[in-house]
Amino acid sequence: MDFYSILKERRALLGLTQQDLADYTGLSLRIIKSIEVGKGNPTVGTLCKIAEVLGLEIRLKVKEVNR
Amino acid sequence: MDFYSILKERRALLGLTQQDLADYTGLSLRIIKSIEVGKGNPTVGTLCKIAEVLGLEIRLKVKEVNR
DNA sequence: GAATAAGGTGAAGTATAATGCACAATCACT
DNA sequence: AGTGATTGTGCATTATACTTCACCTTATTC
Repeated sequence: MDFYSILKERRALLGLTQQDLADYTGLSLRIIKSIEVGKGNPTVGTLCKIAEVLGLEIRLKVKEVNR
Repeated sequence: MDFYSILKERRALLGLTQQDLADYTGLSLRIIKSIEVGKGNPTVGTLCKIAEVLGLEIRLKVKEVNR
C-alpha cells in the first residue's frame, strides 16, 4: 500500500536519480518527487510508467486471510 | 495490465453487481462501469478501494526476465 | 565559499479523473 | 409486451492529477 517507499528504494537500487526516472518515463520531475514522498495519488497509467522503467510489474493478487 | 477484466471477473465471482461495488467502495456507479470496460485511467486510490472490496491486493513485483 | 548535483515544496495553468445526471440495450421473469 | 435488474454510453460540472515554472535545503567538490 505504500508503493512509494518501494519505488524509491527500487530506483536507488538501480542507481537512478529522480531526474533519470522523469526522463525515462516521460513524466515531470515534479510528479516523481511528489509520488516518492507519498504525496499525491497517481493514476494507474502514471504508476505503470514508473514501474515499467524500474523493472516492476503491478499485480492484482487474491488477499490471503491466513498466513 | 488489463486489471479491468480481472476486476470484472472477480466481482462476478463474488456475486456482486456494479451497484454493490459502487456502494461498498463509495465510488460512483459511473466510474465503476467505465473502469470495467477498460475506459478511463483510474487513480491508484480508486483502484485500491475496488481491490479492497473484492478481496484483492495490489503488489509491485520485480519483473522476471526468464520464465 | 562558489558551483554543481540531488531531493523537497509552492503556486498557476492545463488535462483529465470522478461525479451526477439521463437514456439505451439486454436479459429474465410474470 | 410490460416490468425490473443489470450493464454500457453521453454530457456537463467539479475535483484533482500532471505540467511547468521557480525557489530552498543539504551535500559534495572545486
